[in-house]
Amino acid sequence: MSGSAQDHTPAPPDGWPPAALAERLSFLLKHAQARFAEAVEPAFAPLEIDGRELGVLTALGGPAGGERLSQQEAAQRLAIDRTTMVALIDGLEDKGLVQRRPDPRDRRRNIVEVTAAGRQALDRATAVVEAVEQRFLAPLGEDGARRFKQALVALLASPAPDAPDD
Amino acid sequence: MSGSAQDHTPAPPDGWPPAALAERLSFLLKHAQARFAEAVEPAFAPLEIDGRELGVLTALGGPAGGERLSQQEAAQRLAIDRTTMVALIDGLEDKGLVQRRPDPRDRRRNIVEVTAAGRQALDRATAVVEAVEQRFLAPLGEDGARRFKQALVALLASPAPDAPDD
DNA sequence: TATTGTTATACTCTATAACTATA
DNA sequence: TATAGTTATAGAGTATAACAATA
Repeated sequence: MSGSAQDHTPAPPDGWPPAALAERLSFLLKHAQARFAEAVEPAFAPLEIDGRELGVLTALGGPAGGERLSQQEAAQRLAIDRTTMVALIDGLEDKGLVQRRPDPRDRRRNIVEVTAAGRQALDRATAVVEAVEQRFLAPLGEDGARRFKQALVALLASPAPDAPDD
Repeated sequence: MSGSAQDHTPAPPDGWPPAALAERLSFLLKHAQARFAEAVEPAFAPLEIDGRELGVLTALGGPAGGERLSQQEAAQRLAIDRTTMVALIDGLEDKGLVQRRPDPRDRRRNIVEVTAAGRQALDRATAVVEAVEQRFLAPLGEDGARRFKQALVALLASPAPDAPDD
């Protein structure tokens, strides 16, 4: 995820956003993200993980949880670099939420297992973030919120313009 | 704006995003932003400004252009810190696209004027970015794209949960 | 005293390059 | 040779704190 402490962005004044900027997609996306991060932050404060760690646990544990991913596979799912994943796993392992286990079939790889505590943290944090999302998206109405998320998924699922589908 | 060179995010593989993550709003927003930044980057390469500078010029020039904003006022419209604005204006001024003029009525303030060259750059870059947006949002259809942007505006316009409306 | 612009500085996030060990 | 994980490093972006000029 990306609910980091550095998504600061000074609080916008009243009568905001100005019309000209409200047309610019990058502006809208940037500040939607910043606003959501602000909403998430206090809700996550009592939890043992932050938004990015929730993302990693979600990628690893998923709803099924029956998969055993390597660090690199998890990184690919999150679309982050494998070097970034190292520190993320370090943090989660220090908290006892995941455990690295060398893959017996290919000892270069680390299988990352979500521990029982990790699964608990994942479930708790997921419930929290879902509540925050619901509150955040409330202005769109129930249908609007659903369509909004679907639109985002559609944008991500559609192939990048430079790499058609090779 | 935020189409920066640091929005790297490794290219996602096929069959992406995975279902569990496709539910997470922060994940969706982060990657929508990253994808859009990727789409903008090559289109902006031949221009003299980048996405953030377009944001500043847009805030300053607006569609009307009849306003004379101080650095701080522009920063507030963009919801960035006034110290961040300093370097942004420095860059634009070096390129001759804006000009700082002390406000005769309050000599602490700098009125930032968009020059003729700045207006030209603004117009050109706006046309480019609008084309990129249209292509990026194409998967949603024309109506879907419009509703999507409206939803984003609605989310930004609605008051932050901690600061109801004081 | 408070505010605007400024500078110096620090912090977060993330990637690139190089190294180790396995394959 | 190529790949997974690791480490060190660098860069972008942005904020906080302190200072000067002005109000």
